[in-house]
Amino acid sequence: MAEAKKRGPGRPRSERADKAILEAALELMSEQGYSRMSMDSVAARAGVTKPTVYLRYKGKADLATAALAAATPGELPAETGDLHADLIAHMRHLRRGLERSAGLAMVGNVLAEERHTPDLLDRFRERVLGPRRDELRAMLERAQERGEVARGANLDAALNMLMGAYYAQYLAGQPFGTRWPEAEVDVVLAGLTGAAGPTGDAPGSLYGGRRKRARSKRRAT
Amino acid sequence: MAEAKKRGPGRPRSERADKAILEAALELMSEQGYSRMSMDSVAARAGVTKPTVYLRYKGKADLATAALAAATPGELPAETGDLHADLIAHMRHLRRGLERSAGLAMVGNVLAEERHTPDLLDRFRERVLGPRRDELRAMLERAQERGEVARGANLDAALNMLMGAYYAQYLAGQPFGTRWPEAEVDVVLAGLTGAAGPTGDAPGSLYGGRRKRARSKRRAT
Amino acid sequence: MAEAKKRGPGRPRSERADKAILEAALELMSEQGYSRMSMDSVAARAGVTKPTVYLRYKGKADLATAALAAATPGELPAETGDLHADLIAHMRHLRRGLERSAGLAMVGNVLAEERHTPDLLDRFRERVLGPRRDELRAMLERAQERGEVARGANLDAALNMLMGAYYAQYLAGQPFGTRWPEAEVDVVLAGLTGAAGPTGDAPGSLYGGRRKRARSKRRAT
Amino acid sequence: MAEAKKRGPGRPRSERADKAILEAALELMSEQGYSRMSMDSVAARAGVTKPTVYLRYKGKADLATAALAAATPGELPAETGDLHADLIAHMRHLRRGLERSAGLAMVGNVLAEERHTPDLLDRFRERVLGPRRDELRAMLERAQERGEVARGANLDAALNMLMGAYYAQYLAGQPFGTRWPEAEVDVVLAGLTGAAGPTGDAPGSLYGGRRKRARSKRRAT
DNA sequence: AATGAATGAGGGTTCATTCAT
DNA sequence: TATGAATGAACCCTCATTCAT
Repeated sequence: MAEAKKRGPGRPRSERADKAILEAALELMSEQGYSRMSMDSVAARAGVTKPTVYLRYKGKADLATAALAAATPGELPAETGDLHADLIAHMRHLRRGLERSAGLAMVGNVLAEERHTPDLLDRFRERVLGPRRDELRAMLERAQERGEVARGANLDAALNMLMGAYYAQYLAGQPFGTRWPEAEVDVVLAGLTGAAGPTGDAPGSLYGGRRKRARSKRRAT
Repeated sequence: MAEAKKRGPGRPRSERADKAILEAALELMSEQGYSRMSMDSVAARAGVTKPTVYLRYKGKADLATAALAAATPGELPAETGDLHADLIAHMRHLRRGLERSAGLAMVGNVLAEERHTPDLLDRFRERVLGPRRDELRAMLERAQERGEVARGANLDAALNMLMGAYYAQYLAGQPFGTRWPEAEVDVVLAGLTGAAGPTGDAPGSLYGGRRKRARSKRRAT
Repeated sequence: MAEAKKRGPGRPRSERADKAILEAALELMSEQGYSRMSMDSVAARAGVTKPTVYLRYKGKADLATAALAAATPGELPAETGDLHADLIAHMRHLRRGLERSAGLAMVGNVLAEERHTPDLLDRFRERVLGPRRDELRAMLERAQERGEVARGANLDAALNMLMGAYYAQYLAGQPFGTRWPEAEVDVVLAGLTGAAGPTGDAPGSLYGGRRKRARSKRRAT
Repeated sequence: MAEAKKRGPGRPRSERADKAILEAALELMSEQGYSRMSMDSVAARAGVTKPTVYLRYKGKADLATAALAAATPGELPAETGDLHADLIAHMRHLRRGLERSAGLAMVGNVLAEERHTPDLLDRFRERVLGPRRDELRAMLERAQERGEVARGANLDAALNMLMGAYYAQYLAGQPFGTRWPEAEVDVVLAGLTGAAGPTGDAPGSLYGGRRKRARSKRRAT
């Protein structure tokens, strides 16, 4: 079976255009928002004409969802087996992912268009949010099997918190410190009533690293 | 009749119109999104004409900003002094507030417009998100003074989680069960590694009285 | 009751624009056809902008039907009471009317658009064809009362012929001679089997004037 | 196998495609109108691609013209030698022909395009209207030779009426009764002033046998 | 000869904004 | 102050046509 690179008849579709269109759409949607991402501007930025876009996508909504679906996630950080460290690494990864593609702008767009173009949100869930959530969940389940997470713990609730913390912090309009992930992970792991937080953090400090717990488990796997 | 309001010469602006315009704008923005909220539709719904709107606001962005700034918060639930119960009540309150005004649609709009009309997000923070966050923070601080929350606990991290959990759950596309707030509050208070879920109240636990956890096994899509 | 020329508040609608738009639409529709009558071209020819057109008409079909409805018929020729002469005068009138407004082009347009924009044909019937037909019918009925038309005669059939003859001749691609109406009217009045036609007309001649009949009735009224 | 058709070098054109293209064009033109008959839709319905169409025709107008030229007429009814019966049969035949191909839509199209694509009307005359007219004329001439039609009668005027009656009735928006052709033929043969309707056959009448006239009292709209 | 991709040029419609009354 | 009319600028989409394979 020679991999003969089957090619149908007719002029082949330009792969450069394929890629350029999706990239242009993604960029414009995050830079300008869905409603300002005009088909004209996408075509222009991609260096093609409008019909070339319409040949590939049935309309604006179709293009936008395809662009969302094509957003490629970064590499997942390797898991060490220490839940605390792994969660922090994962939080950083999430944040990088969001920032790389003007993340909250995109979240905003899919939410803003929910009534008018529900596909956008559906696709975003399917291709962007869902996978992240699944990765995180798998990590928590593995930790649960290792005993680092209580058997009866509500993983979904924890997932919401881990993923939602970024949104909330961003919406609050406050800057993310470098140790921000630690602070969030600490709360999820230990709660507010359990082990006390780090000593000496000024009130209002957003990230207080304290790591008594979980640290001791580091080499578990 | 202490009609003390100073009045310049000429016909005074109709206060009914003032209010109607802001309400119409707020409704339309949450129903249709910022970009689909046309000045025409605002004027029509408010029962005035477009120049009447432009007389009051410099443009669409200005109107939208003003509408957000005029958003009135709902009534806060009375505090009982039991942190667990109060947090749950507050979460329900947050959720109601968001749902009342097609909440995440509005969050989506201000985020989607962030680059183009940053004022929108600013006002939304100021008038909608900030107050909520402050209320919640005050509640936590009072609990901290009562000893229900560890002294060094990172309240901001906890705030992010409480508020972010809603966003994350919504974005995951999953329904909110009736006991959803309990599940989230449990994790924030006790953490994943501490007392395992609702049955494992720490000694001296300050909040008792809720038992059945919604032990959801749904996966994120 | 002083005719006070009531004028509502606000800027009055430009009557020049009203008229110019309808004229432009009518001209373009007969010159270029409905499908080539672009809203752009109508606005341009009328010397206004497109929204000015849309302020008055909901869309292209609406504009076109309004233009048809506004087509003003010429003055009807005075009736003499001699059916033969009156019919001929009326046929000339019909023909002038059609030619003045590029008539068959318009007929063509409403027929061509029948499936897509049935309103066009409806309006055309209502405002253009119907009135003509009614006038002609009334004339025949009066002649019937005078005894110039047989009691049991099928007037509708005759109407079809009188009005249809023009279409058929036009579609045949043959020129209309000056005495064309006479030829048609003669057939309708006398039929092919009745009184013989004029003597000496070359075969293929389109209009042979023969006037034996009806002539004698000329001063009847 | 007398495949005598000379063939140049290279791949011969598909004859199936030839036919399919013309049929598709004709169908679409009568269904949708000339302006809505897109080359895309023709190609799609014919099961070929657009360049395959352009290989055969220089453009849309050329294709439409060719399609009209290829229109095949239906079978003529056999002539009985009785003019009245034959005319009625012919009228029914005309009507069927027009209805089979959404006839007046096509008439409308060629008229609407007359200025822009005069060839359309030319071809339509040549291939569709002309032959019908010729058939009808020949029939009248034969009747004239048999003495059923007056010698000096203006046959062209009669032709216009017979063919035009259909257009006029259609444009009036009234339904065609089953005995509609009889009514029209009666008038053409006997006129309005001669024998009054079907009961008044002139002495020596050559056509007997139809009695009940549709004595329609409907008014034109 | 046929295919599928690409193009340039509108077409209808709507919007935010300003003008004239 | 408020009105209704008018504007310029897009925006989404489609079409007739040509290119590259």
